[in-house]
Amino acid sequence: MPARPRLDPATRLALSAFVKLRRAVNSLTPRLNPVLQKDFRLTESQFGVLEALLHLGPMPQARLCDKLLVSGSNLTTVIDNLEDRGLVRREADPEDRRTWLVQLSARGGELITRAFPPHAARVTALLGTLTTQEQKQLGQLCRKLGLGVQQGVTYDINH
Amino acid sequence: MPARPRLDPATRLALSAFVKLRRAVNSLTPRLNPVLQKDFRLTESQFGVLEALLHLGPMPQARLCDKLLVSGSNLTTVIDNLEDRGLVRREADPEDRRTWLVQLSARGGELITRAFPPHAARVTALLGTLTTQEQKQLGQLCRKLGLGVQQGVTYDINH
DNA sequence: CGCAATAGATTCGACGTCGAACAATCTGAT
DNA sequence: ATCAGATTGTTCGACGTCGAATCTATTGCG
Repeated sequence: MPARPRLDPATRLALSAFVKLRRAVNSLTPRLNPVLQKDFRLTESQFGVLEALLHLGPMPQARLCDKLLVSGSNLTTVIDNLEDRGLVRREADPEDRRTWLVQLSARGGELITRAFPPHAARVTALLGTLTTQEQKQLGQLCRKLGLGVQQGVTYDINH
Repeated sequence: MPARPRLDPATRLALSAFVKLRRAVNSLTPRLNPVLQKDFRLTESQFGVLEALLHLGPMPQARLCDKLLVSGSNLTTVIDNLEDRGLVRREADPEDRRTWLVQLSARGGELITRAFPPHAARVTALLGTLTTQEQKQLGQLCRKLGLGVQQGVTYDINH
């Protein structure tokens, strides 16, 4: 006998939006990641790192963590795997000896330059479910949500 | 020298929305999952399974795959871990001997009943960044996107 | 200067996640 | 009734992901 918890409308609405957000992502990624894997042997995370390096240039891992919103230990292993495949290099940073400057190798640059356009086209096709106006709205809402979450809501929910 | 690929406006818009969608999720989860872990020793996936069982009753793993949009092999390991902790049971299905009916144990039911309300409250607090109207919009857009993606866009993007 | 606090990165262990290959069962067409 | 094909679940290997602990380097304070 399934339980039906009584929830106030605000909670019900927030939960509903949250679940749909997760489901949207969980619907999109299996359409994108296997292709990335088959065509370029890249995982989504590896693609994200290479793309950031392509578009923003070399940077220390800490900056990549900020960009990609993942933990440092995670990034270490992703970059290890990219380095093993020779797609990325860790160069010493003369400014700060704690840090590595992660940068694309020639092969890495070539690969991400080749992988990016078809991936972008796939994303565009999938987002095509929404109208231009809806995509704009979705972006705005997600941006507001992400920024709001990052910068605050620091009060303890357990009063 | 960072590369700046020339993208048509439609692609630019779709990519932007997609990136913001991912970032929103990546902003939310580190606010939620560690708490779930600390307070109840539950991962997000384990929580998802228990919640589905609580609200929908016992079901075979294939149905859980549909609900949670994850792969079968993944679900096997998540349920293995839940079963090891005695939170869930696999019962034989008299109707179909290929299948297990996954159901909450007494301990599992007690745990998820206890874990759900504070988690829902946290989600509500985080979503509070958006107004009621915005949460409704976000939910609608994500729903449309998720459904559209699942049911179609089957044409081959490579011409 | 000198030292405590901080920050960047790695290691380790646990779990999540997937796809491929496999075994068992069920289904449907003949 | 039979058998090819589909469905359910498991196993395996690879990678992603995190938090805690640890190491080194930097920063900031007295």
